[in-house]
This record gives sequence, C-alpha cells and structure tokens, in this order.
Amino acid sequence: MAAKSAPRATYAEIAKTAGVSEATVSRVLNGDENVHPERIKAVNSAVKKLGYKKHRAASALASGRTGLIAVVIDDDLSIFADPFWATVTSGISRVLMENELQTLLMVTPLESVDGPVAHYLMGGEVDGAIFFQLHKDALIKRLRKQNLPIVITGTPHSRSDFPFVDTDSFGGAHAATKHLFSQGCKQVAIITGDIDTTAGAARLDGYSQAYRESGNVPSKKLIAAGDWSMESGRAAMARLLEKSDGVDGVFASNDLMAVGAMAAIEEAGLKVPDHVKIIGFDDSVVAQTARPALTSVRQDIVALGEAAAELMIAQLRGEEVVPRILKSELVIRETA
Amino acid sequence: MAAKSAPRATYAEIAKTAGVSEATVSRVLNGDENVHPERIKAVNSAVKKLGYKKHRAASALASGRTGLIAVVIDDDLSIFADPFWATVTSGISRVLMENELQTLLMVTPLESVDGPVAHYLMGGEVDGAIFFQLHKDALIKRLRKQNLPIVITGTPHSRSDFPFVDTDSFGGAHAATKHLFSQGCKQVAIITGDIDTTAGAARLDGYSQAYRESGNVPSKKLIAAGDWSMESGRAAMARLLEKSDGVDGVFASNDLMAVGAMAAIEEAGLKVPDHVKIIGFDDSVVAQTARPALTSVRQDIVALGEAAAELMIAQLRGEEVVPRILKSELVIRETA
DNA sequence: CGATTGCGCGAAACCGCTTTCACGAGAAGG
DNA sequence: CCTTCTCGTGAAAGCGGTTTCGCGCAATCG
Repeated sequence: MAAKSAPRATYAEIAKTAGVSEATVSRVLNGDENVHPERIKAVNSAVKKLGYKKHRAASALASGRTGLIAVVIDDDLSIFADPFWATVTSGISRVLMENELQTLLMVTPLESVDGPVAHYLMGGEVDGAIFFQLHKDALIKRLRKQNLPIVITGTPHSRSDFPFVDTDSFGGAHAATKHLFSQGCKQVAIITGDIDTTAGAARLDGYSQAYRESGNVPSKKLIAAGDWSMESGRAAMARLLEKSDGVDGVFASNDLMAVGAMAAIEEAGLKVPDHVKIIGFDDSVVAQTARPALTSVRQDIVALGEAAAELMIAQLRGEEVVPRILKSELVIRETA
Repeated sequence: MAAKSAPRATYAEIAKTAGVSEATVSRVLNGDENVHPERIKAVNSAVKKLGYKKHRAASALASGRTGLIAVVIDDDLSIFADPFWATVTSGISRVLMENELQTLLMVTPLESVDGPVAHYLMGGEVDGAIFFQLHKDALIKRLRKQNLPIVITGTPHSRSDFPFVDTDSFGGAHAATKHLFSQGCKQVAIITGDIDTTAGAARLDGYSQAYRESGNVPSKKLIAAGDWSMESGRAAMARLLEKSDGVDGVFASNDLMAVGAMAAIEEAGLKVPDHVKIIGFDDSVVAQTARPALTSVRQDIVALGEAAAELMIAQLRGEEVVPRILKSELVIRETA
C-alpha cells in the first residue's frame, strides 16, 4: 500500500558521519551563515555520501513552511476549451520547481469565503497561492489579511495593491487597431469580450484610444459585444455587417471570436482579408490553424506564468513586489 | 512572510473538550471502528465546535501518508499547443479532491531513472503518481518496485501490468474509417500519427481493420505518415494527392493533422467534403473552429482524468485494479 | 588584566498527529 | 467460579526536522 522504500537517511546519521550535532546539520542545510567552513564541508559531504533528501513533512511540521504553492483555478473558467491556463501553469510550475517549491493544483469552484478551498488555503497548508483571473476579491482580501502571499494572474478589479501579473491588453489592442488603420482600413470595428472583465475592458480601451488617434471617434455601431466564445464572435460580426455599412477592419478581443467572425464574413459572401481585415488576440492554436491564418496579438503565456511564480517567490523572501505587465506583440499572418 | 493565521486547534484541545484522550480523537478522525458511539459523537461535536482542521504535515510525518498525488507531465509533450492534458488534469484534480487528496503538478522533462523527479517520487513525498503518456517505462518499473502506486494516462508500450487508462483509439479509428466508407468513399487514406506511440499504432490498426472489413486491403499508397503536427498533416496530404489517384476520404489520426490536410486539399484546388471527405481525432477546439467544421472522434477527456484518479484511489485502498479503456464517439460535422 | 561582547556550537524542547502497548472490565468458555 | 478473550481506552513513544537557550572560548574594551 504505502511505499516501502529504502530507509531514509536522517539528520542523526548525517550528524554522526559528519561529527557534528543535528542542530548544525540543520543550520548548514538551511544556509545559516554562522557555521565554521570546515563543518559546512563535512556536513555537505556527508549529505552527498548518504544521498540525503530532506523529509518535507517533518520539515513542514517543525518550521511551518510547507514548500507548497497552490495554483487555484476557477472551475467556471472555460478551462476545457482554452489551453491558456495550462500554459501559464507550466510556466509557474517550472519556476517554482527551480526554487524548491511544489505546485499544488486546485481546480475548483471558488464559492465563498467560507468554502473548503478557502479554509484549506487559510489553514496553513500552503505557503502561498496563485489565482487565475477571478471575479470576486473577497476571498483574496481575506487571505491577505491572514498574511498569505498571493499572486493574481490577470488584472484584478479593485485597484487594491494585490500583486498581479498580466499581459498588456491595452497595448495589444491599441497596436492591433493601429495596424488595421495602417493597412488602409477606414471603418474599424471591435468585437469585445466580456467587458465586465478587466481584460475585456482594457482591450476596448486600447481600441478606442487607437481609433481616436486616427483622428476620428469610433461610432457606437462599430462596437459589438461578444463573450469570448466563437459563437458570440460570429453573431457579433453578423450584426456589424448588417448595421453598419462598410466595415473593412475588425479587431476581435480573442482568437475564438475572430474565427467566429471570419465564418460570419464568409457566410455574408465576403472575403478575408480582401473585403474585411481581421485581427485576433492570444495567438492561440486556433489562430494558426485558421484559414486564412489569423493575424493576432501574442501574449507570452509561459512568461506570464514565470512572472507569477517570481512574484510569489519575491513575497516569500519578504521583498516588496510590484505588479508586472508583460508586453504583447502583433503576429502578422494573412488576415491583416 | 509565513502566514500567521489564527491559532490552530489541536488534538489536545479536542481531547479536553470532548473529555477523551488524544488517541481516541485520532481513532475517531481516522475512522477506527472500535470506539464507543458516545465518544465518537463527543469528538465530532468538539471538532465542529472548534472548527478543527487536521494539520497535514503533522499527519504526514506521523503516518507516512502525505495525501499528495503527483501528476507528472513530460515537458517534451506538446503541452503548449494541446489543451488535452489540461483537461485530463482537471478531471483528475476534481476526483482527488473529493477524496481528500491533493494534486501535485510536476511539469518536467523526465530524464532518467536518476533524475530529481525520480528521486522526489521515490522519496516518499507523495502517495502515488499519475503519468502522462510517457515513452520509457524504466522509471515506472522502478517506482512500482518501490511499491509506489502508479497510473498511466495513455497506453504503455510494454504489455506489463501497469494500471492505465486510455481512450479506445482502435475503436475510434475503426468507426471513423467505416463512416467514410458508408459515405460512399472508395479510396480511404490515413494520415498516421507517430506510430511509435501506442495511440498512433492503434489508430492505424483500427483503420486497417475497417478497411479490410470493407472487402479490400489498403494499399501502401494510402498510408501517409505524420507526426501529429498540423504541418505534417499538410505534407502528408500533399503526398497522398500526388501519389495515389482518387483519394476521396481521409482519416487523420488527430485534429491538427486533419486541419493541415484540409489546407493541402484546398491548395490542390479541391473541396472538402465534395471531393475529399475527412475525419479527425480528438474533437478539440480546432475541430470546432475549422471551416468546414471537422468531423472528429471525440474522447471524453475529463472522464479520462477521472478514471485515472479513480484507479489511483483504488490502489491506495489496496484494491485490485484493471486498466480502463474509455469509449470514443464519432462527432459528425461537415467534413464527412 | 579583569570584564564585556560575540561567535560557533550542542542539548533539548517542540511541532501535531499516529500507533504501539498494556491495562481494566465485561463477555465467553471450561 | 476461575480463566481466557475481546473490546475500548489512555499513556507514551515516536515521526524527522527546527529553533531556542545557554555555554565555552576568543576577541575586544576599559
């Protein structure tokens, strides 16, 4: 049943073979400065010789540090269609592992401040928690009050001082829109994501700003609401084609909606990019498999995860942390 | 730095308020049968009253059971393009959580039997490990010898008795091929995945079998090798169109290659599904966003994860486990 | 030159839960 | 009626690290 592995080496043995006390072994293994170099060497070679590996549970019990960082993913998120979080997570995991920390994955509906997850996190079972794009910050606030290090992936709503990492949605949308104008588009529309999300709102802002810089103000008719899904993109595009005359450029707030929009354009008997140019956001697989291949704003998703992990580690070290906004980049393919 | 949360309740307090010894508290909390019902009730109400939560580390140290299950994902896998593993993992995580187990995520190259991951797993840091489609079973064998419960997601090469879960690749490929024939195709080709993988081989087998059942033997010309990537699908299809005359049906071993093939068909001036019908495998987002929408073999990926977790739990309980093969289902869309 | 300071180190308490062991009491057996 | 089991229970010994405390010794101070 339980693993009956080779007998573990313990401090006792190391202490004996190195000729020091267990306390000293602990000091060496935890990087305490005040130990005589000789002994440090002795301990280290004993450790190597015995193939010693620290017992996490014992260490956690004694020190109160578990070496575990929770990655909390809201079950409601469209996890099942979007490789996004997987990619972020892999970035997080890599960096944590390099720092001797383990990634505890929690895929769960984030109900209330009193749910089991909340208790788990507050119960000192983990040293910190990284959240994915969540909506209510009540839980987060509570956790911070408990002094639990937190990092949020995505921009939180409240301008509170949560440490967070995010891609520059505004800048990406701005660049995409500007590119459409530079390609000769006159009537550039936007299909928004859920604008209750900060990402959705920021992308709309970036679009608006770029539009204004072009010397005009975007008419209401050019703004169509989507909800990140392909189907909503198709519907939004259909509305745009119907209501406003001469839309010749579209910035879709994500790739899925962009692909939906392309379908709608085609259904209307028009051609991409000849009649309508289009740009997505995310540069996901979908952008690459679309035909024509979709021009899109790329976020460096792995880097996002790495940044999140780094922010966490900084907090663990007691350093001051500031939110990190990662640059996005326009990947030009065939649709614009 | 470390969370300084509300003072934890401990066995000592529970024992006192329930008027029993700590040993009895432990017995109750671990479901030992031989305790007087009265005391069980007393302990339980004390637990509730004090809002007690067991301290994992302490429990792990004393019992040797960590309550952690590792999910090990080979870094080499095309994690970054494929939502597959994320979905499986979410299924695993949910089931484990329901059983009071936590998911420890390890995204890492699975080098050798001596790598850090191997040591970690063998060091008793986790109660079990779930692997994703891995190539060398040396590590697995070693771990099993150490008595570490293992589950493999995907079919392992060696016909050894590893507990594994997988989708019925053979059946799916068989059904897809049969469907193509039933749609009137005469020359049905296959674009294989990497046939060094068991999934790749099984899909080819399913295709061959269905072909034979149609009364013919598939000519070598109808078998084109791919490597799961979109580009390899495009290239394979181009070869098929060139070498063999009159291919009018294609089973691609995954969606990505199917989409690549569709591009090649279009480039050759032919139409899907009018000239060539095509079916993919996975029913991923890509299948849904493709135009025309791709007919594909769906695997219930979440269920796959859940099955993996269940197999793990069964092993932890000391029950006998048998591999589990999940049914696949043909999702008919526009391409066949 | 005696008194203070600081550094390196070991002894031992402790973290919170699990488990073995032994014991008392009532049930079953002779 | 005395012995042998069984059952429910508490005392106590760990599990394997971490950390506090205080001690000797050498360096520094007055």
